[in-house]
Amino acid sequence: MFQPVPSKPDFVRQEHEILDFWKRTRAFQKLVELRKDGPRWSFIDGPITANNPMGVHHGWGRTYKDLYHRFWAMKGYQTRYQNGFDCQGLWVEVEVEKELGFRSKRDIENYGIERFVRKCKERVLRFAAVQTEQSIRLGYWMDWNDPEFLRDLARRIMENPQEVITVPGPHGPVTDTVEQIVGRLGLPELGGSYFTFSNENNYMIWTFLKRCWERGWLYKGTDVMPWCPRCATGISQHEIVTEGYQELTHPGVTLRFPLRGRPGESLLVWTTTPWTLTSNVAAAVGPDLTYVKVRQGDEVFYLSKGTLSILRGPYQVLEEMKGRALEGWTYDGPFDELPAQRAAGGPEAHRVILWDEVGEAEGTGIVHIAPGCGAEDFALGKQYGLPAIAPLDEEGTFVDGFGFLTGTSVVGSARRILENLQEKGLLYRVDNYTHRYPVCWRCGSELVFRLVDEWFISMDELRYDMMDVTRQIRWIPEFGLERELDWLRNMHDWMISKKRYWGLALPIWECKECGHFEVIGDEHELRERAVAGWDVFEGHTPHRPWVDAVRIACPKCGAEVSRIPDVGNPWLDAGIVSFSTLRYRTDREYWRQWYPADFITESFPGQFRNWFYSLLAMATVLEKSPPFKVCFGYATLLGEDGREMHKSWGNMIEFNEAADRMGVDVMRWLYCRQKPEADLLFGYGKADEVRRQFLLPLWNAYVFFVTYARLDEWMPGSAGFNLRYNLLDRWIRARLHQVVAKVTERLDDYDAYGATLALEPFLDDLTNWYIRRSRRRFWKSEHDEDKNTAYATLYEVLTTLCKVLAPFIPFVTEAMYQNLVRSVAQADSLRHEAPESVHHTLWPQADPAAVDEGLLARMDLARQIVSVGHAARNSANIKLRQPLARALVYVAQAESLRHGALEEELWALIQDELNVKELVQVADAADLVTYQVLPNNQLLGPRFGARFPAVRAALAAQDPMAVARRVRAGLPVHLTVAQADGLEEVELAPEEVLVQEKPKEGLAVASERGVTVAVDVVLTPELRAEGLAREVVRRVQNLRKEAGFELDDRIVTVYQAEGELAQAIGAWREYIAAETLSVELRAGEPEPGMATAEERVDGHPLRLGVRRI
RNA sequence: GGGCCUGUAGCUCAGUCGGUUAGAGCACUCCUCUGAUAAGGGAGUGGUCAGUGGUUCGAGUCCACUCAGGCCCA
Repeated sequence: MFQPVPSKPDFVRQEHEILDFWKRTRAFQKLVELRKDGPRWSFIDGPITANNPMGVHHGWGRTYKDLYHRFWAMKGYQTRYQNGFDCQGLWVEVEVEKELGFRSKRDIENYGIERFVRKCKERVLRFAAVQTEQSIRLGYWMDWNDPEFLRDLARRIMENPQEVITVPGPHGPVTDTVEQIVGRLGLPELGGSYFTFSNENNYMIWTFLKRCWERGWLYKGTDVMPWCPRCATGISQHEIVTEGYQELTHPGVTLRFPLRGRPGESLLVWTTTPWTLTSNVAAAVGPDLTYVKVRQGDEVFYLSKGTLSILRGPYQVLEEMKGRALEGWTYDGPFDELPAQRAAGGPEAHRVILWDEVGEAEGTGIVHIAPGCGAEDFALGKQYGLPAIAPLDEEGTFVDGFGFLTGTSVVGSARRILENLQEKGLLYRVDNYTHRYPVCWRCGSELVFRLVDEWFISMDELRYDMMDVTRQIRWIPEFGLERELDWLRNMHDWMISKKRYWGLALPIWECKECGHFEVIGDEHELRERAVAGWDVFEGHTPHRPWVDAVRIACPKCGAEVSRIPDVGNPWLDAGIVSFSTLRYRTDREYWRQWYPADFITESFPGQFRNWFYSLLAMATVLEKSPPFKVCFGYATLLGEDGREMHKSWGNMIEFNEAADRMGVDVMRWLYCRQKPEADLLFGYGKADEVRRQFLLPLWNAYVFFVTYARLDEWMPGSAGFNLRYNLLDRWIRARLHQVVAKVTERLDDYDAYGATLALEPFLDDLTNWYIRRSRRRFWKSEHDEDKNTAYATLYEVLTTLCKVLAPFIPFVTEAMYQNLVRSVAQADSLRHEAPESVHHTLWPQADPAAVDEGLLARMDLARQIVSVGHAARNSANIKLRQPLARALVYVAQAESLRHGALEEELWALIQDELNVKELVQVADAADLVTYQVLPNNQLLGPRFGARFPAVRAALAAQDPMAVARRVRAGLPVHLTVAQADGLEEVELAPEEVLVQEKPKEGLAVASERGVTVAVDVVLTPELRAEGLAREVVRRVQNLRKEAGFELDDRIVTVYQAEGELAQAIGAWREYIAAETLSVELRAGEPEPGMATAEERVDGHPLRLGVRRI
């Protein structure tokens, strides 16, 4: 028999119980085993950065990932279930620096790179453990490592990385040093999540980079890069992203560049970065912009005409000229006294150059050019052969040759520079200027621009191949394709180097003697090529500092060559995973089976230029093929107030807190019911809505079923009755199979949202129509064919719904399944049909034969009639409990035709629902309604075209009643239409005219979409008595409930009432007794110990007493 | 400055192929139902479909432009 079910469930506690159940029964491992011979569905996980606990925004994506894994598994597919952790790169370094209280790279070097790198590994392992636990809590079924195992490795890697340990693996124990076990995580012999710091991941990137080098795409470039002075590293174009810009206020400095050979005359130049003035080389003007020569006091200035408002005080325009007229003029720079300026030849170079990009939106129309301090400046300097002066070292300190600035930081240098300019008399004015300025995306420091050597992959050829590959992929939503192509069209060469410590060791060995460089393709090649330092490196993972020890011989000059100290861009790490995790280097057959991924998904802001991009780049280089077939993107998770979540704004919700306050089924449904391309507003209000409108009704339907099935000891397949589906049964089964088909179709198309749009109305139909209308079938005392059919139908619906919902809300469906299916399937004969977990079951097949479209349409009409009938009753202010004599129903012809005639059973249902003694369908609603005739635009529009408005007007002028009669009788309508070119005789076919009814003014009539219902509001004494009797029943029922009686308790009821009420009770005695399970119903004083109530029924006092027998 | 997306009720959002009177949830007001329901049902209040112009017999829907917001790029 079914187990009793609490009507007020604690979903969160239940989720924890289910987690225990899954763990205890090894439910996930069993699923993998069950599907091991199935067809393959390949998923590649976009790695989550294992650097902090995961947030509720991760929950969104992980819900999709789990949903589709479960769906395909239920369809019989095997999948790889491999989660990924992103491990290397600046973001981890920054957090470790914070942990250790470091402020600069020098602190790291003093601490020791070796220990620092281990600290980074330790942090990653620690947070991988945390994220693993959180993911499990979400119900995300993956091949997870034991979090305690990861924590143990984290401890050991700090204590003694060379300790030899033995750990269990899927194919037997593995013995190695702690460092190497960590380096082998996620590989076939250890299983579990992949970690991008793994040996395989790193060496696979080496292979990729070597391929790029062989094709001549890898190069060292000198460029001016955005640079973070705190992190002391360049920031690539990929990284200056959403949070890469901030609104900042800087001094907007206007200053004089005195012109040589023109005494008293100066260019007016404007900048927001005073420190770059130290390295000024030229001044640029727009060739076609109009410039003016103005006198102010005894000075003469040049600036563009459109920026004259920058001048302070009166001025006189002396002359106008085009920018090209200024070309070649020479001037004295603001810092020509600095040795660095002189050494670089700055003073000799100072002149006016032309640049098309100069505008007048800000400044003076004359742009100060410092090729060592800005990317565009650098390009321009190259074009004009100007020297580039680089004033800053890695940490943003002025280098030698910059006088009073040397040895000081660029941060906060503006004040000293402005003072210096003031002393020299060059400063014209200073204003606050607010603009979007790039900042370091990890530490928030303002970026500067530095002239540096970095390593790049050229996009010249690659971008077009990548675009071809991109077009072969299905992007959901579709605009993803355009986004990705747009990025590919515009992106610069890919900067892959970073002057840091923790990350991919770029496999580039550059000869200091002759400048030649070699790229090493893997660990085997390195061993062969090594001429020194292999013994130092051997046994270590390919990270700094160990790999730095290895030297090779320069093939060009024979010199001993070291690796460049740079580490790699972290998107290399994530981009290689469609090769590294699929054994590309070691088991090509396996790789072929699983590549490309059928599906990937990530939040799309950002990923077009990051993970999607790097996956595409690497697959294009290595195989020139798409690494994934479908890319599903979703938007951004915001707080419920529509703003980004921030701790300081009070709208932040931690994952763990959300999980244990909302419950993760609620969270998961909330995620799935979101249109993915729209930002998700996440919060407790919305969660409560989901709980109340979806999860609770689902649970209530289940509670209802179990409650009565237990009373009746009903079991599936039991009873020995035939099934005879009544109308409601056939209807709900039609709906069920319709919905199963729809959900299957939507999930096949990776449209979880579309699936929820089908499921939510179905649940509503089930609870608010099928169950509500079927209640009496479960209540009645006979155990007959009809009752059995009702149970069987509801059982089929609930168990099927369980399966269809299982991928979305895996916990509550498991709880339901265990009770509905497992608890009654202990007999061996049923075992094979009842796997141990709902997640082991196969996806239900929709039965097209069950989907009776006609019935669905007729039920819609019936429900509409009910709805209109309710509205009619409502307008007369008559309670539904009060029976009425009759209702008149009129259904317009068009509606009847569309739906078909309603069967007797349906009319009975409507009659019962409206609580009327008689239901009369009227053929002519003339007494109920007035008519309105309208042209059928869809037919007449195309027929008459531009002549249509006149036809419409002519029709409107007719007597609606007369037209309606003709149309109703199937006769054409003749019109005389006044067109611009004279009168036109027109004949309209009946179907070309639409007849609508509107209820006549007055009480108790309502009308909607062709359906009109009128109710007879005259109350006879008999009807009144029946209404009162029903009131009494309800009061007794309430009393039973308050007294805590069981559903099937028999009772004794006594009452005290007078007059009309007493008569009504007398007249309806048997009815009241039967409804309330009263074996005795009599007038009298309540006995001592009875539960009692004092009521007023329609103004009459009523005293009740009840007791169990 | 360029690309992509969005703009519909107080809030959050649906709205199919251009076609009759633009819908839902939340919130608010009133009513109602209830032995599955901490629920449910009905009614009411609430709309310049961002704006302008165009195409069309007909535009929330298609086109152009403008405005506002978001994302991406410069």
